[in-house]
Amino acid sequence: MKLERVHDYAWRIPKHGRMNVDGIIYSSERMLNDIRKDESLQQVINVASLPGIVGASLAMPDIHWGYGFPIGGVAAFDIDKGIISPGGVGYDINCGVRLLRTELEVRDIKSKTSEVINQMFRDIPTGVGSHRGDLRLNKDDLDGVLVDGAAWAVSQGYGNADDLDHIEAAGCIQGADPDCVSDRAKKRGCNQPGTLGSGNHFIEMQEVVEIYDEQAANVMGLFPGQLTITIHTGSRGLGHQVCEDHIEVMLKASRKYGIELPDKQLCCAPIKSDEGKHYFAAMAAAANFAFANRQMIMHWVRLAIEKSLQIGPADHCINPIYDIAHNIAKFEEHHVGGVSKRLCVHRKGATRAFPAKHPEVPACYRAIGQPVLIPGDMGRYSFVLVGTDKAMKETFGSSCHGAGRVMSRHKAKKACRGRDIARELEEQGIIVRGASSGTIAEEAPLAYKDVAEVVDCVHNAGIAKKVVKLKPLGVIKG
DNA sequence: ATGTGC
Repeated sequence: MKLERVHDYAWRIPKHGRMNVDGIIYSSERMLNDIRKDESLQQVINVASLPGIVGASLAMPDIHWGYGFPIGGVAAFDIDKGIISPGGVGYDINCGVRLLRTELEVRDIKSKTSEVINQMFRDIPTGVGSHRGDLRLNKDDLDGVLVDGAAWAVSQGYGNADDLDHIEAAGCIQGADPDCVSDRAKKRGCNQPGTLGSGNHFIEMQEVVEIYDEQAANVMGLFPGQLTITIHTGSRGLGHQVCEDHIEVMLKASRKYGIELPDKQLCCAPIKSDEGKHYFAAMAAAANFAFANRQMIMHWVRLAIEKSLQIGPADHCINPIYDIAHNIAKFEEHHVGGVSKRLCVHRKGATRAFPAKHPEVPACYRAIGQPVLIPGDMGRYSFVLVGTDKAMKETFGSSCHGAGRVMSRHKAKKACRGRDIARELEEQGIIVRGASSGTIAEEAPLAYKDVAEVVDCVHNAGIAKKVVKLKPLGVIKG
């Protein structure tokens, strides 16, 4: 694969063959070695061939192989000439991250970490197929989740209205239509709001260990030694079913509209076609389910901390900093060739990173830019960054989303055979509770790139700016 | 990621 150096942290695959635009990969030279190990660069090329793609087919340093589109990719499409594709969003629609700040200092609560983790593990269902035994939403309530997202959860007493000001799009994507979500998807979702799921999804207690940007940290209410909590999960079985249902529709639609696909997994439809509109309406509904899910999980996190540390009321001293999707397609205004255009931006394993002063950044962060939340693996670090003007100009206001795998789940499990990863982490002062020991092995730190290296790439490229580093204390895994 | 696999 021939890559032209743009600068130390960006590389170009020049437009050739059926590509409509260049491919641009944001990465250090060293990280390209990992990226070259799978087929993800070919996927960047494949995406560049899709009709109506604008600017470039973009990839972040945490890129790896995914369904059709690479994970860690960004692709923006012209509203009139472009397409929308379920593969450009992924199976876990609105997989995303919510960061909570507390008023607690880690040195005061460190000895109680396992009590807090155990309480959260009891109160929040975790693992494949997990559901809430105490909650089965009827049709009207589930429609409320799908249309109103986090606001529905608040209306039911899960958190308060202030929380909504600290969520991307206030926790509700406009244009969601429950009629575009199949009964099967609804059935899978009706008892899953407020559950964590499996894989790399987690809830983590963390300590603020390093501050890079004092002004931005102050605005976010972050200080050294502080306890923070990260919730990383998505739309569970409902979102998965929405993706599956619409891939089937899109396979037919691609043929119907005569779209030539280098890979069937890129199946898609014109944005303005019925199939395209229906997918967006269903995807938005699943995204709203995920916003409600994280809002409800936060509610039970607040209660678990209140109970285990005997503080309270928890909604006064534990509050969301921000909640952001990293698997989603959105309609956004961007400058293309000096003209403002409305585009459909697919971010799959990529985080929105809008700059200071942007109207879609909540008022409380307008001076510093939108918080960009980057979870790492459970043994190392997570990061908070802010979006930049450069991201707006170069990447449709996007940045990376996490560490990115270097090893398949299967390979990680094999590499961990004979080892007790939970115990090893405990020896490093990190308490781990998981629904299955298999998942803990699959999620072992060795299976991931070093998130610090990923974050340095986007920071040095200027498409996000480092604010703080967080170190894990305790984690719940699926 | 996922009532994990045809």
